[in-house]
Amino acid sequence: MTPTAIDKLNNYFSRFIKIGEKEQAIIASLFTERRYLKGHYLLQNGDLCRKVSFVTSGATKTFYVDDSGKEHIIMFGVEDWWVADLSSFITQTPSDFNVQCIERTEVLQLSFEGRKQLFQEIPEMERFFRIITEKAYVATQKRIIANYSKSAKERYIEFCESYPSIANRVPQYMIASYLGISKEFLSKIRNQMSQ
Amino acid sequence: MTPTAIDKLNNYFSRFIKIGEKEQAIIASLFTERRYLKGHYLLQNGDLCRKVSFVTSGATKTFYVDDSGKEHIIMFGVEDWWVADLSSFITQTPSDFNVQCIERTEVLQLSFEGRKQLFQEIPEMERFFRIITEKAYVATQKRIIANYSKSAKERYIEFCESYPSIANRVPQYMIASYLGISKEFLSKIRNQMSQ
DNA sequence: TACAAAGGTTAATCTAGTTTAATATTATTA
DNA sequence: TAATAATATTAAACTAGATTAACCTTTGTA
Repeated sequence: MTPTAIDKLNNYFSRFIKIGEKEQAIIASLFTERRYLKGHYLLQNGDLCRKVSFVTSGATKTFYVDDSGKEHIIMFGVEDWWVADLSSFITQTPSDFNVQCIERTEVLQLSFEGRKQLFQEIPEMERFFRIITEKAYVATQKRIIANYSKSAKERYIEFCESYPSIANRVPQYMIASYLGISKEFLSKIRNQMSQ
Repeated sequence: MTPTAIDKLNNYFSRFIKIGEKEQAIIASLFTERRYLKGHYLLQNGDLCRKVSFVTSGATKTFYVDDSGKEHIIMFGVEDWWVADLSSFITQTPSDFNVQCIERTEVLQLSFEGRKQLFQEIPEMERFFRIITEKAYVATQKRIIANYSKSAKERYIEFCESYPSIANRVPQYMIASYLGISKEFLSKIRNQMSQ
């Protein structure tokens, strides 16, 4: 039997925390399942980010549109990833980011109030969210270093090695945007690599 | 009477958490005061990052040395900032970063075990550290966007506006390194701005 | 089966920022 | 007060990557 969305979330949590019947019930009561079609938005800039989404299937891109109208992809979200504009979520101010589905996507959503309640009812969740945030912070810091100290080609190779499942799944022009280079230049790099 | 290092830490915490006599005693027992001279290291790459440091006076730079020997400044640390290589600290693996004092610096240090104990004895601290990590994560994400969507000049102006106290305190070649540009190009930008 | 639409490539031209190297300026300390 | 070390500037030559624009390939669907 294929696991349901909520099964996937429980499995995910139980890799880090003891999830018994009581915890399962709390989780089930606080998360809401939602499905989106390809192209649909979980969040559009200007909106308040009212919930964090745990992706159970599909794929999303989180991007920023700059003053000249150009898209900059901040991150991809696939199975077992959390997506949100954390800045908007924690301060409850309008979002600068967009989160759009690049495939048909299924998520479980937790509201701002829901998360508070989750921390109250399962205190280890507070610790758990601290830890995943620390990890996200470290990953972001590594990305800044890579941007400063490596060439576009090196970053592309690293990306393909670190996230093969994403590299093989999303169009190249999106990878270029994530890497901070033009799609033409990525094409050149790939051509060069295949020689 | 000028405040001691531990007074500064208590003041800092009490902007977010209720700090009574009991909490003060716990904090005092877990943090250790340390002073460093200009040029001295709080952490050198290859070391294990065994503690996080709260800066009570002075200034530090956290930097990465790339394969070609070039320094890349990740962040500065001044009064009321936390400095560490969080990646090394949380995983207890050797650090890729260096933390060096660019002025005579005074810090209060909390060990890995000490932090665990702090979370146990003052549960709100768990929440507090989650929140500051979320903020740090958001700031780092903003920096990635700025790198991708703004020119060096715009980033320099933003830096000076966001951190005037740092901009007026550290040498320009360090600001250039933080911005990811050469010191010569920063000099050109400044010249251009003064016209 | 054909034809849009989406994604990918190529090549010429251009530019933001680097590198190198020489020269100024400003602190620091003997 | 001179001398050294640290910091900052200038300018010329160079390069990684952007931009533009044309064209090619793949995929989905009428």
